[in-house]
Amino acid sequence: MTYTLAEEDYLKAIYKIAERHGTPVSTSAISELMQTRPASVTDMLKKLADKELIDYKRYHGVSLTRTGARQATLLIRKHRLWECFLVEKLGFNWDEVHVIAEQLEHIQSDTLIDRLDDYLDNPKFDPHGDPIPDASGAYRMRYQILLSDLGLHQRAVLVGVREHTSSFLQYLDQNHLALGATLEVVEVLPYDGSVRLRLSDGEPFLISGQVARQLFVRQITEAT
Amino acid sequence: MTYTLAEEDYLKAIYKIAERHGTPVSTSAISELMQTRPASVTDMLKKLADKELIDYKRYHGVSLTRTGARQATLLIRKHRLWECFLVEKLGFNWDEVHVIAEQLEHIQSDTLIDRLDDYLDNPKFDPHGDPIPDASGAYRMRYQILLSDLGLHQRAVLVGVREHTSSFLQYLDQNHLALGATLEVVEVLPYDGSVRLRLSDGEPFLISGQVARQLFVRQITEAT
DNA sequence: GGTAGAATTTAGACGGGGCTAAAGTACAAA
DNA sequence: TTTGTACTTTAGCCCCGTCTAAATTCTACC
Ligand SMILES: [Mn+2]
Ligand SMILES: [Mn+2]
Ligand SMILES: [Mn+2]
Ligand SMILES: [Mn+2]
Repeated sequence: MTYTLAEEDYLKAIYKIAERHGTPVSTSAISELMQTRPASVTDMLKKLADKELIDYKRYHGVSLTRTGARQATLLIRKHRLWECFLVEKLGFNWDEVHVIAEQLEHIQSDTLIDRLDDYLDNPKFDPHGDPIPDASGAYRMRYQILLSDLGLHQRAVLVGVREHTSSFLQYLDQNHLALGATLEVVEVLPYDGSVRLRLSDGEPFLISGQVARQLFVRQITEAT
Repeated sequence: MTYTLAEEDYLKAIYKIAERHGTPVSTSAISELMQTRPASVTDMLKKLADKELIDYKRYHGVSLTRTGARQATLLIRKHRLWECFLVEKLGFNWDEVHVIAEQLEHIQSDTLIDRLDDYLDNPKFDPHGDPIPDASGAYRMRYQILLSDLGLHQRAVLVGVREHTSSFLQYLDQNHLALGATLEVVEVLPYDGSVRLRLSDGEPFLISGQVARQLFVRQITEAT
């Protein structure tokens, strides 16, 4: 029941694609996310199918089996817990932790991850606002809508990001857009979906529709 | 300047053998420590020599180059810092940490290890009493002699272990032999080198010569 | 100085994970 | 219903790190 680093990363990739775009997951989608050639993906899919971690029909994409999905969520659990550790304990910025956690997630030790979880006080969300599965693989989705779907004058709290690239996160930092920040939609430009925002006690500023579609928020229902 | 997991482990093995038995280091010694076949060692030695990490003459063993030694000490630094983290922060016992650190030591990130070092308050010794090299690879040897070389009625502090196996460390735990413990030699049995010890406010008990030769102590010079 | 036995290296193989080039399949559009 | 094109798989190759079996070299002892 122990898998190689490559197998784990493929399972995680399939999981993430399925989560976002549904099932079945195509060879080319995996290829793009993993930065490998489609032929390499096909090779790996055969191996994962042999181990019954995925259901695979030639030319028709794949989906994770129960075992495969469980393995993927455990890897995600480890990834996100390590990210918490790096930010909370070692003082890393949220744009620096992904690449390191990409390595740390493969450390094999159940005890280690459980103790890390306790050490961090069993966090429910990682530094990017993503939910952390518990030891059984279960997690609850965060309530969220896209910032781009907010109406004029609505207020909301930033709870997550869709993009995880360093450059995007650094852009958010520069605009003081941190998780937990309260914001209000001051203006919506219909042509390109740009949105003018105001943070608590700050000057309004503009973000592109492109950016607005990468931000998850929880709407604040006004106390009547 | 980035090396594979296998290369790193070989460099570390060569370093450790050289430290204990001097140079040159034989293929069979590496083979035994690494739990691989001699033929595999020879293969790797060629690769390491090509990368100028070792000096290698066929049939005559190897020694580390300056670069190779530096790489080895950096790996040891990482290994020992992670061991500190596991014991100090996550509450692992000293007999559980080696196998996990064996994986963690290969995580590639200079920033990570420097921050970990700071987070742990720049420890100078790991949970087994072994010195931790600084970021430049330098460390100072602990002052030590073998417990088996102590004379009758001499007092000393336990500062290190030569064996790092779980079973040995657990044996020490059972006899309350922890690092920092003060002990006195109550009796030496010349036939097999067994030693009767007394810990501070404890009953005397016997350890074999075999065990006595695995323990490093710092002698206490009586205040006159 | 010659030689047996131990240590070491070479030869050839394999599984894991990647690649390119070529061939096969699916599907939408004509 | 046929066909063009995009997607996917196959075929064949490579590098890494390991192995076994066979050949080579060293060395200690006669
Ligand atoms: Mn990974
Ligand atoms: Mn994250
Ligand atoms: Mn290791
Ligand atoms: Mn140690």
